Amino acid sequence: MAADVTGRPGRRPGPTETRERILACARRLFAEKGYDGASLRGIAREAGVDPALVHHFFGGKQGVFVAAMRFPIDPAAVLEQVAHMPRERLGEALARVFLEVWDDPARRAPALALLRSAMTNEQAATMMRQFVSSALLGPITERYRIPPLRVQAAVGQMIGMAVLRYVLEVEPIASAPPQELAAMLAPVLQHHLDSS
Amino acid sequence: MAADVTGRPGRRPGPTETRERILACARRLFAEKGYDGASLRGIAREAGVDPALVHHFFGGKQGVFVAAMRFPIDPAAVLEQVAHMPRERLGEALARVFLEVWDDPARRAPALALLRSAMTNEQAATMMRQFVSSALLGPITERYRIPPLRVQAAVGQMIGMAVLRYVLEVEPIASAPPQELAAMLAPVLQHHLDSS
DNA sequence: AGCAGAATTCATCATGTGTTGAATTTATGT
DNA sequence: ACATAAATTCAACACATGATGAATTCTGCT
Repeated sequence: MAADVTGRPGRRPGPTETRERILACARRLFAEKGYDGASLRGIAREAGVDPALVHHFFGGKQGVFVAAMRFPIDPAAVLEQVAHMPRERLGEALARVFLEVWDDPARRAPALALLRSAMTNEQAATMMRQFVSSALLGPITERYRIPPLRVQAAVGQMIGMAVLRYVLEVEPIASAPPQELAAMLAPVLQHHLDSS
Repeated sequence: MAADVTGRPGRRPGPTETRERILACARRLFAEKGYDGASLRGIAREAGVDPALVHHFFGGKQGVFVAAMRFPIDPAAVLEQVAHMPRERLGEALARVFLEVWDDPARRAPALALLRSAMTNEQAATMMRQFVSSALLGPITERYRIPPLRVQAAVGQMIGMAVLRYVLEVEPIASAPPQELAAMLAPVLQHHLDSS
């Protein structure tokens, strides 16, 4: 992953993919250590680049974070799969989408980064609150007329599973096959969303 | 909360409660910012004390953390309330204990600190894994012969609720009355623990 | 009274952090 | 060919962190 062995300044020949490389490393480090734990310099080191370059491209650490976050989270596109579903299969659909996103490493990285960061960083927490509220709560709550508390209980079940499986990596849930988890998840989500 | 306005060194007259004061501040700060976010110096500042004192008492930052963690988590005593319950009321009992602990600020602090810290700090993660495994999974799994995966799904539901309610403080779940949450929680926990 | 030990502060070190401004090299548009 | 803009590194700053060793003041035991 390291690039310039040449220690001298100035632009490199050929087309430049450095920006993407930095973003990829940033996603990995933010996902591994959270916002506060990852450092600009660490990201630069991983990308084989001077820290000042990272700062120059994104205007600061926070800039790198937001740039790294808006990747494949498809805030609306994901919910599209859920939105036009008969209400009695909502649980099933949610469980499937949840596991689909979290089991794809590329889409898991930003999600993990946000989850980890939101626990200790106020700005990341605000981002996550907004995501929960406007990408999950909002649509479901108004399309299906389900009380917010119920929806949040369902969201909580998913978050907790993400914590155990992807953050703490506790066994056996960390290695369980996705279908098995979906089978456990679906009825519970459905139950939460059902009760009047 | 500040103590010595006298800036001069040496032992203070009278009996000393400084150690406890430091621990209290440590619990608060670890709960607010997590292990990596809280600093030795910040704790010392809050306690109105020199950073070196904290180091002297607990032998380092990690020492402060473990000392702050082993407070009122009663690893076994809490589960006592659950352990001798008929299996069909396990969900109810778990939900009650969960909300009881998390709604008492004194007992919530260490729990919150561990939850927040475990997301980015490997040692805290290990602590939390051990707590989940040996204080929740172990007892329930072998006393009631419930598959670990099921128990973890139930634990996940509780963790997720803690995240939404106490870390992110999303409304309306952050302000919902405990009984309402217990009423939503109990049947779901029971369901997880029921299915063969 | 005296003395070991505990409590407490001070000054300091090495390290890591985000940020900034200037310098240098290449690419691109005219 | 030339000029502007972009990419890239370097050097440095101001600051915070955890840790350490020495110095000072008090308590408690004998």
